[in-house]
Amino acid sequence: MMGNDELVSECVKRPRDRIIDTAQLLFRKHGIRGVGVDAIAEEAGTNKMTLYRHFGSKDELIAECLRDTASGVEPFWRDLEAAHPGDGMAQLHEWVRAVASYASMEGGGCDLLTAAFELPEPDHPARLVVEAFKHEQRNRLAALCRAAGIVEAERLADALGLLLEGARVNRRTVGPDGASANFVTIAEAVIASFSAAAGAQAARD
Amino acid sequence: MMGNDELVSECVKRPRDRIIDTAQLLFRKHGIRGVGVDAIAEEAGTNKMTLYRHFGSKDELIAECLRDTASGVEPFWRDLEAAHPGDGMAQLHEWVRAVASYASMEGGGCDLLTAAFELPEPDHPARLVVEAFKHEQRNRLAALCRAAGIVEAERLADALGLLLEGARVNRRTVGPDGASANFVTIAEAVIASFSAAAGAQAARD
DNA sequence: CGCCCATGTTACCGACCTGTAACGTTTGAC
DNA sequence: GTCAAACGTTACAGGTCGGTAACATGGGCG
Repeated sequence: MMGNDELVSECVKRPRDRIIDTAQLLFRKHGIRGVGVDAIAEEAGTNKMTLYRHFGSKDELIAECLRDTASGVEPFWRDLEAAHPGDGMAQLHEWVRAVASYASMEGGGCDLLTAAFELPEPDHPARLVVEAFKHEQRNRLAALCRAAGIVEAERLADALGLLLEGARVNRRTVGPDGASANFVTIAEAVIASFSAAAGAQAARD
Repeated sequence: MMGNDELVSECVKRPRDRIIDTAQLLFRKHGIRGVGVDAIAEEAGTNKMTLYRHFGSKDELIAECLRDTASGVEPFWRDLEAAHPGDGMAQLHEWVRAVASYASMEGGGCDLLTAAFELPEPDHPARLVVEAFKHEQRNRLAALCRAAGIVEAERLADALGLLLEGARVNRRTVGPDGASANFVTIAEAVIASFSAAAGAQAARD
């Protein structure tokens, strides 16, 4: 009696993957606490028991969804390196362009932030995923700034990181026509200012 | 049989105010969806019926809490004007210092962001409050930048706004030792860069 | 006093939630 | 074909949720 095809395009995958995909979708639409495991299982074309056999609990399913989302940025960093090999500054500008287009997408990169806001318990398994991911991204961006020859690389990385997270949350709160629409312009200006600071310092030496 | 004093310091107020204060507290601690109206009423030293008689529904209570939180920033802007009357640039630097110290407090200014993340329904009454508030803050900050003589005032205002919201969400996700710790330094650098741009343009003329 | 309005109390409804038990059914590997 | 693992189905437990009804109680004010 196979053939339950509520999500036809997904039905080729195995139940475990369908559940994760569906859960990410429904979490985005209704909030993590706003959707039950039963609804997830049904929408994924399976049932609650299979869900629990795979993930054990809803909290673990949430954490697994975030791990999946987080792992999705790996090709992003690879493309960055491949697009401008050896040219750190070009990669930095490409980073701005890429994250802006990614953040403009449906739910682009907001899953981890949403989880952090929706799950206040400090020892929730999902929180560990978020913290580790955010740390890693911060370090990667700092390395990119260093490779671009920025003197205060860590500071610029933090500035860009705050701008990006601010753009995400701004878009989430007031929609796509708010301050987040100027993210690229602002980020470029900040990069230029940090580069000019290096130039000025070099000129003084 | 008056005198239920679970929150002694609050019990002088009327039930309506106690409910709002308690709700804000519990919403911050457990999330909006993580606490029930019954728990709020009990913690406020009253009961569910009076809560519903005052607010009609949980959603309206949420909106009312956000309105209360939003109205709390009024003295903040007054103090800004009073601290450095007529000196827009000094007020801008004071803004950076003040919002940083405010955002470092317990739950400082995160209530509206949390609500926006926890309540995805686009027509939720709380969302209207958040959007209106964010718009107003954006305009006020832009006016402040204009008064400070910044040429691209709107752009700087958006930059500072994104940095602030980014700092809030960063603190919420990775704690107080993340990139948000550098908010003041970064904001000052961005302000300096926008001021220098004005100076350079003036020099070119 | 008598009245009224805000509040307190209790009980309840229907819906939904996470999680489990027991038992069929399919599938794929050997 | 066999057998075991993965999967589907149904039913249920125990709890919490938002929201309402009916009634008791109080204090303030004319």
